[in-house]
Amino acid sequence: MAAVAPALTSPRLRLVPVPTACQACSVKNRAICGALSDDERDALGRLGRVQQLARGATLMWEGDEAHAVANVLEGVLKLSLSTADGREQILGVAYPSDFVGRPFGTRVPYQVTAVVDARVCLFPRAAFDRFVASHPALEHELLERTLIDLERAHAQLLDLGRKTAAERLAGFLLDLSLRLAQAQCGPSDRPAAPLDGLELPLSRQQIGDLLGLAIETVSRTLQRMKLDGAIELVGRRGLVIRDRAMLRRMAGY
Amino acid sequence: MAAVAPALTSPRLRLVPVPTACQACSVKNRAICGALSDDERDALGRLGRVQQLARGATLMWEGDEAHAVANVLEGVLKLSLSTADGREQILGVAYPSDFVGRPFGTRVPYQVTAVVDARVCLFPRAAFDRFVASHPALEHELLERTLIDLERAHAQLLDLGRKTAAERLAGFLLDLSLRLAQAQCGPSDRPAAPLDGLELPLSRQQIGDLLGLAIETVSRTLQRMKLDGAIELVGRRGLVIRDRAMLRRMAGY
DNA sequence: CGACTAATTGAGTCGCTTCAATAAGCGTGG
DNA sequence: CCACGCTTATTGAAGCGACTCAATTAGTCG
Repeated sequence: MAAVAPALTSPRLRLVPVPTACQACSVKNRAICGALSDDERDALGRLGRVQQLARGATLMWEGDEAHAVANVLEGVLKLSLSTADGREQILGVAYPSDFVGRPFGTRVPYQVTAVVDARVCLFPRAAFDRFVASHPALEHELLERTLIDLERAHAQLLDLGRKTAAERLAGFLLDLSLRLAQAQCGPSDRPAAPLDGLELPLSRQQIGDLLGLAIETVSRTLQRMKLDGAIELVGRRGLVIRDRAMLRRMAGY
Repeated sequence: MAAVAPALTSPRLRLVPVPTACQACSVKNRAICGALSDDERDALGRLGRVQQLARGATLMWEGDEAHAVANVLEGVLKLSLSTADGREQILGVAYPSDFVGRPFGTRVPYQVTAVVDARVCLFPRAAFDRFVASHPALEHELLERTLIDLERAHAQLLDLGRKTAAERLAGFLLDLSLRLAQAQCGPSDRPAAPLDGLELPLSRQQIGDLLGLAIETVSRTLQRMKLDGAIELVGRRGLVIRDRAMLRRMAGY
């Protein structure tokens, strides 16, 4: 049920110098920075540092003092909460250009862990909070994003509370193909069509932790979908959506 | 599983004239208005109207155009989402001083329904959005509240994804006693001690819809807690917490 | 190629749901 | 004020979806 805990101290957590310039940043238009002028964005950038995260490294722990917030530059992170006895629930998954952390709060509300090698742009929270206070456009952007995160959490509540394993998994795959397509479209702003061939960023165990299922249930349900002709499985991480309409039906849309 | 649908059109949805003055408002310090000066608050107040909601009346429907947002003045509302075939999940419960609705969005993301007779202070969304844009303190307050809502949603995700019926119910009761005490403390700002004797604002069915359980499971689990001496049940809506420590243990803290 | 990890598959169990019936609350009208 | 009737809650029995435990198989990386 709980994922195997990664090393108790973050493994291979490397610090990298400040970016030479935000101008070259691959997510400058899609991250919160997009709400700022070039000058403002560079000023914000001077507060931050780029940090490399190896797969499995934890960026922040639930309950820790909230020293930092971050933009995801590259890779995929999971946000999670656990019970005292180690059952884990993944709250959401952060892709490049997503913002993670808790501004204006003293405690980190969830654990943030890299599920594949990743790079983030890390800001000390105190300085970030001050910067936000003097830049209303940035605060507005944060609000918009938090509202969207809240809507995502709400959709997931419906999934976990009221949907079957097959419905949750079908919905997850459809959403994933959409999110991956968006993340892949490079520094530009235009959206992309949903992808059919995907590389799953999550292991079966992690998919289970996200959807509130046991790993065996995830595996069996995927096999079922494969037999039904809805998907194709390629190795551990590969997946092809063969019949999107069938998946939508399975998801209950 | 799904609650019996209330009348399709909101029953007895009465409109009441603008409040003579926000000064007399029972939640003026605890609602978002608390972030404003008296003058600003009155200006915001002139945009709104007070509206009475009978138990069961729906204030907004999921997917509707987002015409309005609101402060809860009195009573209790539920926010909910449903599957196409009628399974319902309650996303959260709004008490006096809580803010509901989706600013800066064209679609309402959830259904809002009064679970007991209620009064709300209703704002046209367009005017509200404009007002927020010119009052950074209010936007900051909205962000703070949205972040807290998100943390609540996250805690509920852990509940629904990974906890047993007894754990969810114990956690719900502890949280409820806290929230009711806060709501009860009147117009002042000071918090209150958690209450032991509660009047449940939700029916068994609604508790089930909130915790992702069948009504029978809610009933059986409450009876179990009563046998264990953790609680006492008084009629349909009355409940006394007899052993808070036991409840906390049951909740898995 | 071999060793380790992740995923699949099978069998059995359990917690919660479903279906069905009874009981308790509670508002209403006689 | 109490009896009636409707709604809501409780209780029981049976079923099932997902979980747990236990092998086995398939990927992946050195």
